[in-house]
Amino acid sequence: MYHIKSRIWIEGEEGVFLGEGRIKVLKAIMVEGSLSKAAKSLGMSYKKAWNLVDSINKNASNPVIITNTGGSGGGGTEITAYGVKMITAFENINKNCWDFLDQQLKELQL
Amino acid sequence: MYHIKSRIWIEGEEGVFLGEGRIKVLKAIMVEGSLSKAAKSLGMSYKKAWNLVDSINKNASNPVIITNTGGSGGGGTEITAYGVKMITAFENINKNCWDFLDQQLKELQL
DNA sequence: AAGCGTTGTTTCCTGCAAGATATAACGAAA
DNA sequence: TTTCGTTATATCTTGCAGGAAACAACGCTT
Repeated sequence: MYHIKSRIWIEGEEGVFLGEGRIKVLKAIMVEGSLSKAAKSLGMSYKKAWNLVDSINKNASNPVIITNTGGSGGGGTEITAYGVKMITAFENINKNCWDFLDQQLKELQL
Repeated sequence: MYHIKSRIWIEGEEGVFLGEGRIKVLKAIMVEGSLSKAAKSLGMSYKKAWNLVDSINKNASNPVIITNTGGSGGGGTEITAYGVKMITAFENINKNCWDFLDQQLKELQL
């Protein structure tokens, strides 16, 4: 009958640190090896992707992303071990939240 | 350090049934007794408030809102007992969700 | 039957988020 | 030192969500 949905996000000092969109970009970076390729693979403008990554860097307690500008291939960006840990943590919490909410709605038996 | 936030909403057959914005409108209607006054009290355009109420009606399993058009005072709208029940149910789930997420984040001890 | 303040609906307008575009800086490799 | 594909950033443009405004319909009260 009814179903329940949610969006969660984690904030740091200056704004949003992680959310679903940022997670998507991070995962695409892990696959593609660069921000520009990641943006392209997601059908997202480079600017938007860059803004997301910028906000991640501004709000992270520890480095999540290492960017290398210039060099043979032009550079690229990679995700730190801390970043990988945060991705999986976020996805776990998100999954748990969904399960929790489904349970909550079921208990109401509307 | 980090803190976690969320938005939840309940969907029906055709779209969103309840969310934070719709709850706000419903509660304002309960106080004000009419949709137009409720919109004004929230600093929201009548059209936006009407759209929210319309989507509630389209997706509710049972009547939530009774509108009376015309009459001495011009009419007005009131919330059914079912509507009141849904409001408190939503707010409970929302509160529980916040607590749950805070707990989840704390368990990570970042 | 006239007046009133609602609900309900349409049309027009505008601000702004987001895309598109352009360009500088970078540094390894050849 | 030239080339290359990045990162980083500024500027311009545009689509559209949302507000503003206008108006019809309604029905109780007087």
